[in-house]
Amino acid sequence: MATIRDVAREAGVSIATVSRVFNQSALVRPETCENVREVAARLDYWPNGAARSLITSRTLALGVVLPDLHGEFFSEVIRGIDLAARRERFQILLSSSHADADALNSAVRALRGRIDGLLVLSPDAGSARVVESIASSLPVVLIHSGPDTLACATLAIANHDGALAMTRHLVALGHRRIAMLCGPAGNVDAEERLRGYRAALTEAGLMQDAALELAGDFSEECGAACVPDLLAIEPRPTAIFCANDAMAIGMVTALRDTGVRVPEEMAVTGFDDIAIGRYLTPQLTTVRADAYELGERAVGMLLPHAQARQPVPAERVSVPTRLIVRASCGAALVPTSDAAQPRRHRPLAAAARREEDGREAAGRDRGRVS
Amino acid sequence: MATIRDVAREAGVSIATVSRVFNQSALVRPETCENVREVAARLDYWPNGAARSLITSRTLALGVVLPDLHGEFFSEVIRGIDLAARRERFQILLSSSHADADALNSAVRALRGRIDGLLVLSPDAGSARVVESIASSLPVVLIHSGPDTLACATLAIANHDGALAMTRHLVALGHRRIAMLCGPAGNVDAEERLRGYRAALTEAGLMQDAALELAGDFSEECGAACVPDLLAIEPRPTAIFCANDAMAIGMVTALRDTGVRVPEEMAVTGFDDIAIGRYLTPQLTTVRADAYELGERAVGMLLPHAQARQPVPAERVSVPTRLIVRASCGAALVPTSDAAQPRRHRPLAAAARREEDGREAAGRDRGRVS
DNA sequence: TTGTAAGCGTTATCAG
DNA sequence: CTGATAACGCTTACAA
Repeated sequence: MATIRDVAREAGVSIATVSRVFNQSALVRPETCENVREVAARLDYWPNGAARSLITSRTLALGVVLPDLHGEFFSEVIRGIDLAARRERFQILLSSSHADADALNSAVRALRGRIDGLLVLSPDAGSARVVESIASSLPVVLIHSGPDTLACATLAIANHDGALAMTRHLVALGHRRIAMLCGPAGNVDAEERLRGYRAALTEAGLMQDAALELAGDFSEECGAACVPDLLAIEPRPTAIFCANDAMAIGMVTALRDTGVRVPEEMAVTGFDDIAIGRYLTPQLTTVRADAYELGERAVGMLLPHAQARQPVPAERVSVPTRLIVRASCGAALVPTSDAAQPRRHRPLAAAARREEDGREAAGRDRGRVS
Repeated sequence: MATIRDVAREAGVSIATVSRVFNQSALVRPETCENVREVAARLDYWPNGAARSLITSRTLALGVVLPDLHGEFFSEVIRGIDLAARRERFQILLSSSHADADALNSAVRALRGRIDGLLVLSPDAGSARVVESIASSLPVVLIHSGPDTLACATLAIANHDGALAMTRHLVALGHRRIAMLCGPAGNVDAEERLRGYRAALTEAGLMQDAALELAGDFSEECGAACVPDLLAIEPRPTAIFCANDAMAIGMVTALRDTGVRVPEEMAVTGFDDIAIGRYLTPQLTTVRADAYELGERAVGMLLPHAQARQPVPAERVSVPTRLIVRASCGAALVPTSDAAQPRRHRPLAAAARREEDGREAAGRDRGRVS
């Protein structure tokens, strides 16, 4: 692999001149520049990124740490991150599957010197603390939806508001026995959704009933598996709000297999608005958390500070959610509802994200904390 | 940010000793080691990756260049790559959205010195040539399904065989007028699928008819948009094989809206086996190209050579496909078919990939070239 | 067991 | 405009 020295020697100039040519420095005579470029091309020379970033202490790279690359939600987040970073000529150093805070910690450390800024997607509280401790030495944005005020820049999904809006919607459709299929314990998104559900029940004057809250783990399998438990609740609920779409999909499929009609006998709703929901029969009513936008905005928060090599101010920004009313909640059965939708063709993802119907969720909070 | 020198000074040792501590070198006295670690922790020191890789010329990172991060197929490939790389403690430097060969070229150059090896997903022939030219100076594996023999390690999807198997299947179901919705021009995957389709028709003694080949672009929108063209073909086809699932999904939806029954009046099949196909009504018959496995195997091909800093031998490996028979082809209507499947619950992705029914496609080619 | 010193391939700061 | 030369933060002979 040719180095700057090889090019300099071959072109009969100093390494400084070669460096200038590759840094668009205007102080090089056109002929010299031309000559250097020619030699460089011939020798297949390209500046070494590691050496460059060692001296400039700029890497033009952003680290992204997330618990899992699995599922449509995360992959959309990554896509948003990548595209936003690319616009500013930044690259993405990916680091997924960090189960616990320790793993996260060492993953982050391994990125030292290779990145100008860091994005962490953390669904648990422990990891959030680790990130807090890094924030002073590296520009960091945390994508984390816990209710707690953290001493670092945080981008949160408005889980509570989304769940609130969804549950209100079910109440408005006349449901009085509304169950919830919860997400994994310790997952802050799941916890916030549960809080929103409870708040809506309280608001509607409905009794809180622990029997209505089923344990889940965000997997489709579990959505299917808990159907017997759901049907065994006395008196039987008429609606269930699942903490994510994957579980809702498993549940709809299993309910159908059991012979329970959705939404007539059991309204089922989800959270996330993954693409499959639109192809389910009946189409899934859900809450959209725009994953692409989440990634995009996280980069927007991080990048200016990464470029300036300054800590990101501790601020909490909330990404609003939208209630997406389709058929699985039974809204189409209620003649007065304005939420029923004509069945028309929908593109798979990108375009759909932008133009989809559905109403704004109650809360468009975008507050500052700390 | 603390450097190795700060730690050395504070701990009262030389920088070499600090370095040894962080490189598991056994030649450090336990007490010294302990002391250094303590100081390092206090100063929040961690070795700088750029400096480290400058001297060792090892980065423990793999570059991944792909045309687009969009869609389930690519995101699954990435997941396969990430997990396989992680096992060997390698990180992933992502670089997506490279429309043309030039963009690819500069993207790759920007990675010089930051990666030990490169994975390129290229659906067009021009990019493949660029990669060929890099292969001598950097370990590279190209994920590319063109029929051409390239002077670099190539991992290909058995598109031709998959399409052949699908078309044979339609022929076996009794169809004689089988249309094809093609992919974008210049896309080698699309072209290979078209070749496979034609080969099967010829084999079955059916006439080649240009009118049966509709132009498409892999988008769901186009699958929907070309329905009028499909229905206008005289005599009307009884089956259509779409070059990917997204188009097939758009088409099924649009056909239903038009009042054409699928599969009774028009059998529709796809290629890729994306998750949504399983939730479509009727469920989509398709060809599985295991994206996760593709990524995983690409890393398997690349990593040993990346670690040894040696070129990857020019070899062509083909990843077999499988025919996945569901309802949209009408197989369930044919009593004698053994391909009809009971409707049972299917997990969303990971687990499903492993256990799914369906028969092996004809060709399990895994050949060497050059 | 530890220290000294020579790079790794750049960019940046000076002189010329 | 161009050329020496000193960093950047680290690993690794070689010496002690």
